[in-house]
Amino acid sequence: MATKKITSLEVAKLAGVSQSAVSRVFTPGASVSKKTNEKVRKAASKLGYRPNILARSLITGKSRIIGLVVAHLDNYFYPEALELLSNALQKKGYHVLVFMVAKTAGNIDDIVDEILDYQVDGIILASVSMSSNLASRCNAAGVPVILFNRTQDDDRLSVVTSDNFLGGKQVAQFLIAGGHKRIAYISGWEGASTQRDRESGFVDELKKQGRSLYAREVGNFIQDDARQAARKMFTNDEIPDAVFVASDDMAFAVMDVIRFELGLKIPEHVSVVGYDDVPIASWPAYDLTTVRQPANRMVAETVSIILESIQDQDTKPRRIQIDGPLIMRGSTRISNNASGENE
Amino acid sequence: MATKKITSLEVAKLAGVSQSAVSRVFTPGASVSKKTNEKVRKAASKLGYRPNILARSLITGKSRIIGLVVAHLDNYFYPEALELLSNALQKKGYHVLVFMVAKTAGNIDDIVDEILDYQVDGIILASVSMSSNLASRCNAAGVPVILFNRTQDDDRLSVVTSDNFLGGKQVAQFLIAGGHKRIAYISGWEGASTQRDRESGFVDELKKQGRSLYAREVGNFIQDDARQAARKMFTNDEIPDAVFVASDDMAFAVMDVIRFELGLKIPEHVSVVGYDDVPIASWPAYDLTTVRQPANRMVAETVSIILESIQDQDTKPRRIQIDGPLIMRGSTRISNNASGENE
DNA sequence: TAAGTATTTGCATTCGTATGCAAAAAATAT
DNA sequence: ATATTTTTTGCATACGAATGCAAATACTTA
Repeated sequence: MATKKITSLEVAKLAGVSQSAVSRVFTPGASVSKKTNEKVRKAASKLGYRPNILARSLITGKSRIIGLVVAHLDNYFYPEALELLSNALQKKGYHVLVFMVAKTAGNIDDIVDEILDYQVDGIILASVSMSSNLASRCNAAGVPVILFNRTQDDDRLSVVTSDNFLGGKQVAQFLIAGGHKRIAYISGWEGASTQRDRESGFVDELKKQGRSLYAREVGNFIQDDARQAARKMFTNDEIPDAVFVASDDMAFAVMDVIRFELGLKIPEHVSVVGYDDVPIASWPAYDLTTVRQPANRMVAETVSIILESIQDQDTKPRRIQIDGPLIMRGSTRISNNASGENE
Repeated sequence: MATKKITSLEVAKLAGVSQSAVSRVFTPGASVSKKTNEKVRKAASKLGYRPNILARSLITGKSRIIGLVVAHLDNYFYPEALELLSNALQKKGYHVLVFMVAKTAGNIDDIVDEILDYQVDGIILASVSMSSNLASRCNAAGVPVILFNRTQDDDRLSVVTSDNFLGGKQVAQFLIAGGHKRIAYISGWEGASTQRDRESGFVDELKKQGRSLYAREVGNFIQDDARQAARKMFTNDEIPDAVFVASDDMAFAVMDVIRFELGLKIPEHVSVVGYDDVPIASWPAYDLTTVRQPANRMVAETVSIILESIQDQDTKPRRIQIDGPLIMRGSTRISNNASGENE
């Protein structure tokens, strides 16, 4: 009710100085004598004064707000990334304004327009892409845009991903080395660059070794779809003896179907490999072999790129690919004389 | 580079009207003729003009930003809540500014100060509490504060929780009815009101039925701690035949220890109950009996309270308790002639 | 001590938009 | 047609803080 706002002017009066003096005290690097600094600080803390970031940004043109667009908060990779991102940016004096979009990802453009209304200093699109028209709008507005875990061919955008192609390739090599004969794939949403890269890395390597996909279904990065895909894939006569699932999140659903609906054993009857290495993957109930996406390193790169772009408007967009190791766990067999094999 | 900003003044010029006219066109409910409305809209879209929210909020005192403080993004209940919250607020034209805090939750006060700097219209504290001193600061600043999934005795704060006491009670009744004799509890962080309420509801009901806790360990809402607790609890001579774990997240860790480290069967040797009903609880690998915290209803209440408080400064803080059902699944046995029982 | 240099300070203006007020225009009544 | 009411419009100012500039003060140096 008693909505009192303390402004720099009131602090100035109490401290017996000008408003500019107060402003300078709270502006790092400004010229203030030790004495006024003390007077002002004392007055400020007495009144409980804190500079109004919004008013400040009107002048400086910097809001210290980063817009973040996220779609898949149900895939644990993203909450983790969000936490890391927010923490890292917080340390640098920035904060994250969140925008959720539907998974099926309609008009990101409208959302980004909303983001721009807040005069954000930068935009991070997690697993989402934007129209090239909008990209140039952001560019014109001097707002750097970073794609996180998604690629797009636009040289005004920075991109941070893991090396999805290499990841897929590693999985193929590993499964072949493990003696698997009927190797299958459950894809993510086919509009996603990450999905495409993982698959082509995987399939390319199979081909290179004279193999081809034994089966393929679409999971769309959605658990329900992945379950459906698994049911279809594993109810034929001769089921695959290995399946690479495009995300851990889907892989868990697939494993549950394989074990609890179909009564098959992992890895005896079928090996399962995921992608992401979210924490759950290491839980003994799943113990999932998977390709690690190093969220911490990806976030670190993202933050450093965005801060750099903010500081120096003329920084060129960068494209970073971080490679993650294949983490071998118990959901895959490694020799070819496994009990489930009978040829 | 070409950081051009289109302001209302430029639109005004192009449309041949005053700046005020432009402002009115973009202010719902302001007085504008049909003709000027058209002229302005055309000019605006031609230039790609959009009002600067920050400048606007300097005048109106409303930023359309809600500050959200979160601690436990690793417990899936919170990402889920965040997603729901952000979506609901987005629909109402608000957006969420995220602030992460350490789990051990030191000075929330400093964080809230930072939040206030952004002139947020409201603050949501998820599973976190604030000093009463700061509560009055927010109150004085006219910023409503809502505790989400945490209680605190301060009548300037609104509170939305599930009925944790009732939840604990239900679990006790259910376990007793299931014929369990040695009932144990693994607690959350003891500083949390949710933890305290769950435990007292549980223990009270045990007492009421002439029972008492057979064993108790502290898990702090942290998986590692919960694992430790489980190891301790289940390596004595006579282990509990049922354990209530204060959160699903911890319960999964406990189940993994019980099954994969100690080689015991759930529910044959021991029944496990969790709290939250996060999606993973329903995955067949865990199939966890648990008390549902209805995130959607909790969020809906939170949003409606916060919007109301923003609209009418004199709204009194509210305290909402939403009760959730016990969801019975396969991690608990229900009759007392189970195979693991031998007395 | 005086002259010169470096530092600190206040004044006035600016950022982009909203809004009270009074003038202008349009609509209605007489 | 004129008088009266209603609606629309522009002017001017305000929001809270940052900053270029010139004046004032403090500090060096000879």
